[in-house]
Amino acid sequence: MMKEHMRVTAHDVAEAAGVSRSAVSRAFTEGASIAPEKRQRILSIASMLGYQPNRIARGLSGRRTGLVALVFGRVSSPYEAWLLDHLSQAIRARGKWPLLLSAFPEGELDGALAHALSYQVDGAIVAAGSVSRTLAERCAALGAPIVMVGRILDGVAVDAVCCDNALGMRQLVELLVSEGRHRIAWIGGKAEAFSNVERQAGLLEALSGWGLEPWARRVADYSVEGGMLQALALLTADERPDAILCGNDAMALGAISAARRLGLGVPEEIAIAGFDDIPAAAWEPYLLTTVCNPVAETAAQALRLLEQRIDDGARPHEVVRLTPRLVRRRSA
Amino acid sequence: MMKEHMRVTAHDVAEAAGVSRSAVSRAFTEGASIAPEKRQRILSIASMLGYQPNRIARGLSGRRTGLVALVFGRVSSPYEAWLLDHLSQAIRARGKWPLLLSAFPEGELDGALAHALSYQVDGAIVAAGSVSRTLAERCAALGAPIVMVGRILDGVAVDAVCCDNALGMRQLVELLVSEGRHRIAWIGGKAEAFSNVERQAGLLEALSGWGLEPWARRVADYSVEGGMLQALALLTADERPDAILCGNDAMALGAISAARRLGLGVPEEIAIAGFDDIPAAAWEPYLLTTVCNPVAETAAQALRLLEQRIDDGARPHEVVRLTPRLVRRRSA
DNA sequence: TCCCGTATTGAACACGTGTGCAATATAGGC
DNA sequence: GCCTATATTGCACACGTGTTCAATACGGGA
Repeated sequence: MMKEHMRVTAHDVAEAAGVSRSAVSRAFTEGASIAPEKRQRILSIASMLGYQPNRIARGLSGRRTGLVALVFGRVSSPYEAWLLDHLSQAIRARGKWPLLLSAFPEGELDGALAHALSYQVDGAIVAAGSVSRTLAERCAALGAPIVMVGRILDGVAVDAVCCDNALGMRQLVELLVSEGRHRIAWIGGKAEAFSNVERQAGLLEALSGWGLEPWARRVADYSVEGGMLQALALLTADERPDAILCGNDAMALGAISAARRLGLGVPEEIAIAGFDDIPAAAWEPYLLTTVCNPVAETAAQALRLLEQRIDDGARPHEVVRLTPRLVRRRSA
Repeated sequence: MMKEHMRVTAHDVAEAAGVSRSAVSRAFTEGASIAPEKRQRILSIASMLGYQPNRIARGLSGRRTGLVALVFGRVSSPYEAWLLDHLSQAIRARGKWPLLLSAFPEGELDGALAHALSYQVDGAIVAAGSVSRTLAERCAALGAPIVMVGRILDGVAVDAVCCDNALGMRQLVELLVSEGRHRIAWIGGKAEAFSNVERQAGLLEALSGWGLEPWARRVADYSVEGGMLQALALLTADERPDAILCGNDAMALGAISAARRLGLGVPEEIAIAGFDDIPAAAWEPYLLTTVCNPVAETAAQALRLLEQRIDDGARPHEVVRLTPRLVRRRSA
């Protein structure tokens, strides 16, 4: 191939500049011992030749590749896409590159992450709700810098950042109850998903604080379609709830559609609320009342934790709990 | 750090198995010359030790890293997220890994792609609508395997896959006109965006085929919010259009919201159509009539072109035009 | 038993860079 | 002008792998 023939290496630059190859390397290394004017000359000649240090080789020699693995289950759902956007932006802002791991069957995840470590990533940010405990422990044991987002594993020594799901649910329940809603139904997500576990627990606790119990409980898959189907079932039952709380916004959007399809007024006849505050929640036909999952701050904190962990692998593990904010719109 | 201390290399495996390091390398190389039973023994010892070839080192020595750069402008918008999902899935299915480049100011893109090439990616799939012609030419000249998605640059020798935007617009116009709509307004995107250029040109051509001209032309930014604002302006003007064609689905969703806000019936008083068929287009409150941009096939074709280009850098360049499919829902 | 062709093997080199160490240049103080 | 502390520099090695090439083992036919 032509490619390798045209590739310009540090050696070429050194020759052109009449210096040693080490000098070229040092010119590109922040804080290395080299005369300022010589560095300038080398840099200018390098850019003239179109030279750029080969990060692969650099990663082999030094111990840093500048790669950060982003472990996602799926990217297409609104919340994940949103989070991914912020994370990749944050990573780029720190001069690193995101290596994306996504879209594989859940079971394959463990193997995939191990595989990714063979790329010598400096660290990984895991946003997949379904990483196995075993994998997390293995990583922790391996000493690989890892930050979990939206998930906390008790007893596993891992940094994590996660919004206070229980607090969010408490705010929602308080809002609904204070408006006189007492027949509150719940549409949750998959039982294994951590966010769902915490949100459901928060819901139950908050309700019992008012001496209430869920009017009904149903399970969907965090999708719009799933939310709609379960809401249809709830709203056509003999005893209708007067409010539906959903485990995430997507299902809540589906629930609103279900109510409309049945000719029920939202929020007059049925109040509906979600969780996350994805962009679509603010769209005119929905105006969903929800709880804002602070994505930007989540990304920032995750990256901060990761960098601190990379710098000092022995520091005590930290769990950051972000405060969600109630967003009142029309649906409740 | 502990990490490097614990790292197990081919050398360790060779020692444990009582063979040369070359043998270990060959055991992990498909089709290399090695006795079958020896390979099995090495592989089993390797997995026992938790060894895995270091892809970074492998990329340095061989010429393949197994990395494919995905160049995106932004990831958060629905269509991009959707495409990204399919692309990353397709890449993973081929045993490679996606390296994500996104979320930088447009101008920085050229530098970013050049930077990414320093990771020795085997190739890149560029989905950013706004890659400069200069950059594309530079890549082509550099011989780096590149496939452009959703964009075609005349005169630049690059593989590309792109849906037939003009055909899509023709189908939409035909549908609208055949239903008696003659006052068709257009909300386009940024003038530089390739998809917008083609779609707008297709619209004008199709309209003129019926002896028509756009009732009005406005520009937004491919966002829901932008679409709503421009639609509000259109629908409150003295002479109202009887149909609004939008450059993409997101703007069309905004337009539907605008019509609702003004109490106009969709499609009775105003027909609205978009382009792409993002998931949200099928949501109940919208039921947007649109044209389906075949994302899965786009991803598959892009990867096919990339792999062929990697295998043979000299083959003639290919441009794949995918056929969009009209999706009739309620809004038109 | 000997010879030759073939399947395996191991040693050595290449890939492009960072970095420790000793050597050198430079400047400053006397 | 000389000596010493310091700033630069270049050499050589390390990083972990793929791959070429000569050497070796093996097996079969004469």
